[in-house]
Amino acid sequence: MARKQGSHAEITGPKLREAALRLFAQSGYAAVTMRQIAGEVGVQVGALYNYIPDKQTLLYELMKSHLEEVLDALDVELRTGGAEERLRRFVHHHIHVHLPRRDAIRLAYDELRSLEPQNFAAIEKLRHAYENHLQGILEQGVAEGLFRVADLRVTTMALIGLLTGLFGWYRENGRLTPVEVEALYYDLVRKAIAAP
Amino acid sequence: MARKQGSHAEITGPKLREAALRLFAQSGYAAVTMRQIAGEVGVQVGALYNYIPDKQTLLYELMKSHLEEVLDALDVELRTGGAEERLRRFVHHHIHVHLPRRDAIRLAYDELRSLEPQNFAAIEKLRHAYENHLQGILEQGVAEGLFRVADLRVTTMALIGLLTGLFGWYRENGRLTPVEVEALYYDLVRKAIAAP
DNA sequence: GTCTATAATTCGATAGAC
DNA sequence: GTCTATCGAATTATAGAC
Repeated sequence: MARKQGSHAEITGPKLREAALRLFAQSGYAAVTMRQIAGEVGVQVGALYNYIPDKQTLLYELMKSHLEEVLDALDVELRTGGAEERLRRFVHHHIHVHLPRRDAIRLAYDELRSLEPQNFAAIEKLRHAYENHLQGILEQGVAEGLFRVADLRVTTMALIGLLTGLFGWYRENGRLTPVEVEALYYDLVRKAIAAP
Repeated sequence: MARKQGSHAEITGPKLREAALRLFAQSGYAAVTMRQIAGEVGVQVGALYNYIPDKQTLLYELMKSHLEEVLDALDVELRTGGAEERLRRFVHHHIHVHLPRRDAIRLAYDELRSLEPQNFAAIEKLRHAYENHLQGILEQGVAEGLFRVADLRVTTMALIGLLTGLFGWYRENGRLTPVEVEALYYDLVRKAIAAP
């Protein structure tokens, strides 16, 4: 079964998305050229347009598929349990899902400004759904008398910031394993909202 | 005292820096063109180069002057006091200095990747000095028996992330005043590191 | 100090051969 | 499906008139 020379449809698509994700996260959407991406994939720039309509849609699809994937997993993970257990699973999920996907989460937070209005609105909705998972856990914990939260919205956003800041400094081959970092971060979160 | 038509040296310089700071923070360094900046200033693009050697140096000088300004103020503010009081002043300073300068802090965190290697190294050094202020306060608090910190470095970075995340969501004319937000954030920080 | 004009490059995206 | 070639537009930065 002969194949036309230079035809690699099955691998070029995924390689394109991987290269774009990595380069966008590294240098920023606006600073990355389609020629750079093509170079990483190993094709000429024209070939990329067999897989994407344009650069903006490429960015949008990368952010959308990542957020949907993470949200789906989170939905399953948080389906049952008390506030304490669900909080622990949220922190675990957040750290362990994102650590091997640092590029994706950097995109989700840094490149919102690179999205055209319509795409921006769709992505913001997904991000909001993610935050609402944590907010729901805090509400549950307050109702159970386990947590003390002075302001639900502020605490939610503050804890999201705490947990997400990790991906700005953590190094894979550093002093601490992901499991150790998770334990340290969970401890900080748990104490910050502990009921007296 | 006649002035040449179109000559406004005293105001074009500051207006250039203000416009660049705002646009860089809003859209990202790579996405902003010199013509956009010139348009905001109210001159043609060629006139900008009477004040800056190039775009990269403009970015570097904006980040450098902001960080130096903030660090100088912090040095003074943290010169004396116990760990609890110094922590309170750090949180106060961080929030109240940066809230009216959201553009500057977004630049300092988001546009490191847009700096050329030499400029990057210089800015990283300043950022590190800022983190070390907080780390010193935590060390002091542990020595005083006030704080319990499982891992000094991780806790420092986690709290920096918590405090800096604020600038990603806080809206000036929102539900809460800066003073109220500061109190809520300080409470979270204080509880997260409270000694038992 | 600011303007107009332009040099030299590079960008995203497309057309047509294979 | 990939390639080469290219279009039209936009980019940073500079030169020289005023």
